[in-house]
Amino acid sequence: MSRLDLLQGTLDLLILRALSTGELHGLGVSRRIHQMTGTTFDVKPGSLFPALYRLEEQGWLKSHWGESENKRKAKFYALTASGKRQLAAETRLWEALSLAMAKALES
Amino acid sequence: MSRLDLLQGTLDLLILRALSTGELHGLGVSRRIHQMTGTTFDVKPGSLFPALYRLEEQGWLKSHWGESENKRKAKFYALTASGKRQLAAETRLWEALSLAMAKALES
DNA sequence: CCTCATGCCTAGAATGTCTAAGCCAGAGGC
DNA sequence: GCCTCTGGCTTAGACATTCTAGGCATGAGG
Repeated sequence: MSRLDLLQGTLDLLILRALSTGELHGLGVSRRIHQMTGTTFDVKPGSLFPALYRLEEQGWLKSHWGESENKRKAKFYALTASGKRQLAAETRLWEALSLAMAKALES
Repeated sequence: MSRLDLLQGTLDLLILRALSTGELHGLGVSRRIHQMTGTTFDVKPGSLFPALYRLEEQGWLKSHWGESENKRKAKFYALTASGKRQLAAETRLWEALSLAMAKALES
């Protein structure tokens, strides 16, 4: 009934981008997306974690267990080489789509 | 398996925008979207018509039967007053979302 | 006539995100 | 030492939106 919180298809891109400056654990990715987008987007755990698994299975992320700032067990994710390529590709795609939208909306 | 042709949530906006310069029949809306977006988006009938019904039920469009340029029976759609408001609202929303994405992607 | 393009319609599948719930472990109050 | 709170992760199921893939009817053109 109500509108989606973010545009479908952009979650992968946001996650890859969030990790492009260094590894983060799951909730850290979520916080970074929230911050990167000027608090516009708020990705919930139920959306985030399945997406992380998906991206890892695709070979775009690698993970290892470690310890968070608060001494909690946490799973850290980082981009792989192929993940970096994917980030570049999805960025280009986003730019093409948003350019097309901009054309449609101009004056 | 493959990526969606357009970003989910943008179809309504595109349809409203296509009709903002005057009434069009169903397939005419599709062609205009294709043209407006620099041939980037191609909305198929199976996506388009259900969306038109939805928008009409919401009260954003009104329709009447008429004749196309080719003397075919065709259903023409036009924006209502509330449809124009909706177009403005969705446009603002899109701008907020794409601005947030731009922030996330910048440098 | 016969074929093709136009214009509309519909059912069902696929996709991606959200809601909502729950588990476990460490921190901090008392 | 308990009890609660928070951080971090996990999962199942619902939901909205678009796509795929058909189909029907009618007019134009050979």
